[in-house]
Amino acid sequence: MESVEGNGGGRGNLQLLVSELCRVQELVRQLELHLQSPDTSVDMCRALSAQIVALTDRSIGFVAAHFPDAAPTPSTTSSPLSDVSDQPFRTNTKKRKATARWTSQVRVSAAGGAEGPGDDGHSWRKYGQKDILGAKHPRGYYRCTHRNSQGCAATKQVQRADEDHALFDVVYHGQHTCRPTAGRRPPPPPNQHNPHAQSLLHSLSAGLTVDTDHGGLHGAVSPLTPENRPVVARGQSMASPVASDSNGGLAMSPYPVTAYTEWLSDGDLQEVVSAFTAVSAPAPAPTMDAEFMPYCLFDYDLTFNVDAQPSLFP
DNA sequence: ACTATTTGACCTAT
DNA sequence: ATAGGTCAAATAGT
Repeated sequence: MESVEGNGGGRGNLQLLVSELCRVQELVRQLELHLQSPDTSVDMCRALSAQIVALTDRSIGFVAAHFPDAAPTPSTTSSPLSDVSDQPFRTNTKKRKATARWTSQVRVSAAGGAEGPGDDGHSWRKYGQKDILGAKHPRGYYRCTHRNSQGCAATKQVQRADEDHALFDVVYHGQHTCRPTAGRRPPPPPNQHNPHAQSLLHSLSAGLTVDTDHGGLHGAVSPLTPENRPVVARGQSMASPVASDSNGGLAMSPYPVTAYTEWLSDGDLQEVVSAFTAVSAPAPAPTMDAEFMPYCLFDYDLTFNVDAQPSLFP
């Protein structure tokens, strides 16, 4: 696999970096506009802020990877949204592991100090728990309830955050290939009441595009192979009322999360982008090569549920 | 009876 | 050798 290390193709990557920073700048401007709008929700601003953080994190990680000497000190890069304990997700300066994988992590809060992060639109069955070195709380391992009946390979890991008992880090692996059962509805799309928010999200998604020459990224999401195809993103989520389920009767749903994803192989890239392009408008922005783009993608399967909300981005 | 959870053992990658 | 991830028998809940 191609390594992200070194500064090969530096000029082209720098152009990409500049365009990315311009995008960040644009997002900041949009945030300012929305802050002045009376009908902009806090959630919207928070989501936008998280996106900005994710984009800047990606840029920082990119710089760190290509220009190690210029890597900023941690104190200059921390932010309320990115400054969490699980630093491995912050930048991608470490050597890639031999096993190509990407993961998707969201941070969710438990409503009312609940025992778990609550309903995310899918039914899960716990199959293990482990004490993690250096972590105060054990990590729970869940697989999709329909693993046997429908061969759904999706799994997730849930771990209570060290620094805040109300927060859970949830890492999703793979995507659901199962059909949701009646009565269990995926989380609603965010801010439907706010047209500004929708247009903004639209622009956000349209701004993140991928060079589809890297590995045939067209077509529908292909079924996952039996082996794990983890997904990593990071984000923040808030509780909101939604139908409870068997998971302790918790009542909450994900709120549009942020996300930056990193993937390490074209195969995984294909999986992510397939889901991504399913909701994205045709890409107007400059495309990014697979060496840079991978640091960030919205994980719409987690946040907006692609299958259930096909009309979110017409 | 069936399904979900718990938990120690086992497997695998580092 | 160790940590993380999964299996599967035992147990609990409906």
